[in-house]
Formats: sequence, C-alpha cells, structure tokens
Amino acid sequence: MALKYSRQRQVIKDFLMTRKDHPTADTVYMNVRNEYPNISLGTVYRNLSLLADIGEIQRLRFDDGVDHFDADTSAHYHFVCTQCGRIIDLRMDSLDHIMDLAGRSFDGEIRGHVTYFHGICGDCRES
Amino acid sequence: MALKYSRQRQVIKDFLMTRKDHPTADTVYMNVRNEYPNISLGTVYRNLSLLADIGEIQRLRFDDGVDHFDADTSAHYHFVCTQCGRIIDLRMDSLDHIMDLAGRSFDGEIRGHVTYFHGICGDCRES
DNA sequence: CTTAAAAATAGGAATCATTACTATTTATGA
DNA sequence: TCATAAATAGTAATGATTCCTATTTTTAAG
Repeated sequence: MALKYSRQRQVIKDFLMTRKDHPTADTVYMNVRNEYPNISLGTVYRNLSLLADIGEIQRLRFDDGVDHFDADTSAHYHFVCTQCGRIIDLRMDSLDHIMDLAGRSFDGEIRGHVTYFHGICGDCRES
Repeated sequence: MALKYSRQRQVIKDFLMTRKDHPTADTVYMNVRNEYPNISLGTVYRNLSLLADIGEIQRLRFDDGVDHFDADTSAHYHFVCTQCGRIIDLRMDSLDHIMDLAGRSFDGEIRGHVTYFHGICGDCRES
C-alpha cells in the first residue's frame, strides 16, 4: 500500500491544472478552501511536495524565495517580470546544448540545468 | 554621507575574497568570528546584502533555499553537485544567445537570465 | 459487508533563514 | 572638537515550510 487516494490531493491537483500562472502553496491553499473549506495548509504543502516528488507536477524556484508549482510537467522555460512578478511560460526549443558547452571544461557529469529569464513583460512595458 | 567605512564590512569582504566555494551567510559568520569574535549575525547579513546591492559581490540562489555569496562579480556560471552539495565555478563562454532564443516567441523585454547546472562532480564520481 | 493496518488529515507547534527594531557606538565632514 | 548620519550588537519578529500527533479515511483481505 503505497499511495492512497485522498480527496484533498485530487482537489489540489485539479485546481493546479486550471492555472497557468504557477501559484505558490499559499495561493493554492486560499483557492482550494473555497471548495474544501477546512483543508489545512500543511496538507496543501505535503501534497504539493508529494506530487512534485512523483513527477505529477513541477516545483519551480525563482529568486523570490517562494516555491511555485506548475501542473505542466513538460520541459519548458519561464520568464519572470521584475516589475509585476508575473511568471509566464515561454515557447522555445530545449536548451540542452548548453550542457555540452558547460561540460567542455568540467570533469564532472552534468545531468541537468536550471534556467529562467527575467525582464519586463508585455503588459508592464505599455504602462 | 552615503556609505561609511566599517571594519566589520571590510573583514566580511576580505574573507569572501579568500573563498571560491560560495559560502552562505552563516558560513561567513562562523569564519569571520575567528577574527572578529563579537560580530553579530545581523551585521553579516546586512553587509552581504549591502555589498550585493552595490555590486561588490554577487548573491547566488540555487535550490537549496539558502543564499550563497561570491566575491567574483564577473558573469560566470555554476555547477551544483547533487551528491555533496559543492558549488563549482564553470569556465565557459557567455550564454547570452539563449535570451535571443527566448525572445523570439515573447512580446516582453528579456533583460537577463539565470542559469546553473547540476549533476555529479568529479570527486563524487570517483567514490 | 466487516475489519485491520497503512496512509492521510487537521491543527498547531517547531524550524530555519532572513529581516526588523532599538539603544549604543563609530566614522567623518565641517 | 563636534555634530550627525551611518553602523553595530543583540534580540525580537517574520514568513515559508516542515514536523508532530491524535484522529479519520482509504483500501485490501477475509
């Protein structure tokens, strides 16, 4: 008996799938409480971590010091607006070639890379 | 009168310049206390932040949830060993071209990127 | 349909890195 | 020398996250 169904976990994952703005645990908590009023914050954290560990969601870490979560587990990149803080998915090819570049002068084994971009988003640039 | 000299700040920066392993604030604190026994942890944090803000050092954030600091302010990339946690400088060319790749399908303004690599370092691979 | 055991939960306490606060000390331009 | 802005030490506060525990829920098996 490894993983047991729980309504809370289902609701958390369902909510995350409706969002493409990569909410934090607290945002998930706030929203999920509408549908499940006495869910606890600990349960939200535990399930987000668990779902990330088994690969059903992705945990994203930028430099705001708060974890963000993404139901889209495909490899893709993100843009963080330094003005409004919005996190936007980028449609672009894989950057796996940069690992080869990094490996050229390195004697360890490079297995992955973390990359995100920052700047001013389209909406902020207008105002 | 904007920035005033302080012995504590000098000692912190001097220590950081002797290290190329990107220590955390706590590590800086532990070491600097040898030379300056009653420096306070808050002073270490305040000065590391200040030095980073004025560009004399660099603040690095990986996914261990703790800030690391680097006296080398030149643009360069890092490798994090997932086994021993060591952070190693990589000698490689700039990856600025990836910002062009990212910008192709994006209507905002990309001003920078954060990239680091992870895997198994040379030492860990031997054992 | 029971039932027992493992897994999950709610609620709250604990942790840990970091920042904020405040009375005191220090650096420095006049 | 002196006035004052800046910095410090020490401690309290913050905020995200994890841990703890008694209780509840899921589920496999009889």
